[in-house]
Amino acid sequence: MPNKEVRVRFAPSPTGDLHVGNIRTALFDWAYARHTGGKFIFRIEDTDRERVTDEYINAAIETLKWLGLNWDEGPEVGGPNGPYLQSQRLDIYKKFSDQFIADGFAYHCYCSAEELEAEREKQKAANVAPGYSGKCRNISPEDLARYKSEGRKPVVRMRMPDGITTFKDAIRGEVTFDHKFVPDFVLVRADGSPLYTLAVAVDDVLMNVTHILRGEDLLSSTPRQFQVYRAMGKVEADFPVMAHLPFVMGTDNAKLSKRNGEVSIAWYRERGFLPEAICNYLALLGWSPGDDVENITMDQLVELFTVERVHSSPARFDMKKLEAINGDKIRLLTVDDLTDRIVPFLKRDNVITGSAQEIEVVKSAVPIIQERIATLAEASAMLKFLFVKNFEVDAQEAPKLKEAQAQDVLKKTLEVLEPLTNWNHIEIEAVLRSALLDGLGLKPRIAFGSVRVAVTGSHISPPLFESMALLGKERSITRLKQGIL
RNA sequence: GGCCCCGUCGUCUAGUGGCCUAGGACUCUGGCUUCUCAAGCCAGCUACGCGGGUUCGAAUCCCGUCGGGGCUACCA
Repeated sequence: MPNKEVRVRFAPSPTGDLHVGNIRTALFDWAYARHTGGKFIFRIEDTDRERVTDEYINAAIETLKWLGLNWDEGPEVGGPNGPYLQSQRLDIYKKFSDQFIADGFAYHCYCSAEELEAEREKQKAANVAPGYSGKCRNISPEDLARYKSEGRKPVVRMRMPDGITTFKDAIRGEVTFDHKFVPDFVLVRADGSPLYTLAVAVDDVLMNVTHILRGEDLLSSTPRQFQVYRAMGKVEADFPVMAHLPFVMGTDNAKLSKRNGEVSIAWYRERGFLPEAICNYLALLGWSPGDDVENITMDQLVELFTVERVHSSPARFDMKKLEAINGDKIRLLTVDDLTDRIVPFLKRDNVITGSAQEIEVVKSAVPIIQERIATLAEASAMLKFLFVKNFEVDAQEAPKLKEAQAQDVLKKTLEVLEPLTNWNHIEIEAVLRSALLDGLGLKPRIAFGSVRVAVTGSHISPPLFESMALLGKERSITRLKQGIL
């Protein structure tokens, strides 16, 4: 018999921008599906309508696309098990919750929020495991009549039978939960809307999900999901394989949040991080290919990824390492590719308007900045001098240019460059070395430093001679003159 | 509090009883190179949480302990 097709799903609840933790999960889900030749399902868990917005849903879709994590079933592409937005599957959940009640797996619970709160307080005071008492499991006709006359609307609560749940987590090994500590749980709110506890399990069964790779925060909800599977008539052997991924933590060892580092993928995109760099870095958080290999392509990730090599311990997110990998990826790009990726940033930062002519200039400048930027956004500051209309030296640098020695350098430079007919970086360098180093007897960093500031406006720039060649003779000369008092 | 998960350099990791006086990467420090900044090259710092076992031998197995984290919702 052929192996059953692997089907994994990424099922975020978009209550905000997707963050690095979500994406790490999505990446592993995707990589596992692709590695096994299975299907990658993208499902939106928007049952909490108080917190999920359309804006966040669309952002999540865009983010996955941008990262290249293409899905086989889900929003936009559809599929045989749709719809893939839980808010469009309400009738399905209703059908199952009704059935669970009819079959005795679940029951109506009329306890009010206040009563439940009081119960918890009492349990806490008595140092007992908190949880629903099961009071409404067998509700008396009198109580029922009273609740109804009071106008109380019931929730649907799942009955958690005595016993234990044991399963082999693909990452953590055998995990056991005693149902003593797993109280009856709510499936449907009093307003009739389904909860995650119901929807996630129903959909995983209906969508034939075979492997669930998700965050470890969901580990302790596994026995509840299993109970829903049973209520749906599934036997243990057909339950999906569970694999609980370790957390991605902030540098301060707290769960990643705005406070301890930027977490939204959109933030990294705006800053000029490459999707393949983000994926490569995130893949290294909780997983590694071994053999001291780190820099891998998406294809290699697919080829090498196995759940067996995923860790069970949490990882800290390190921006420095991400930057290093981003720089490595940038250096690997072709000039054309890097140009295409830089142009949008230059436009955004008003360095260029985007004309074909400007883009040609950018393309010719890309080789000299490729090894000195770690993010695409850094290109703006680096290339600004080539496009700026009203050139001015940085206020910080200006005073140094007025010193006598700098003035001598500028004058000499102007003198030897003006007659130059072959305006290329080799000629420029030869002439300047001869005039400033041999002629004026200056050290290179002193001499070229002044020219650099006068021509590019900053003491940090791409290589000087190449920069001047790119700038052109006319503008270079103008700027030198501008620097001379 | 209860239940559960986790514990190798500052960080990510390699490591599944001898190849480990613990390897790689990032960071940091120093040096080389150099027209600045980078990149590159070389060197250095720094780790098996602690305590018991098991074994000829433990980072690797067992127990305890300490520490960190998650869950404990009509959130997911």
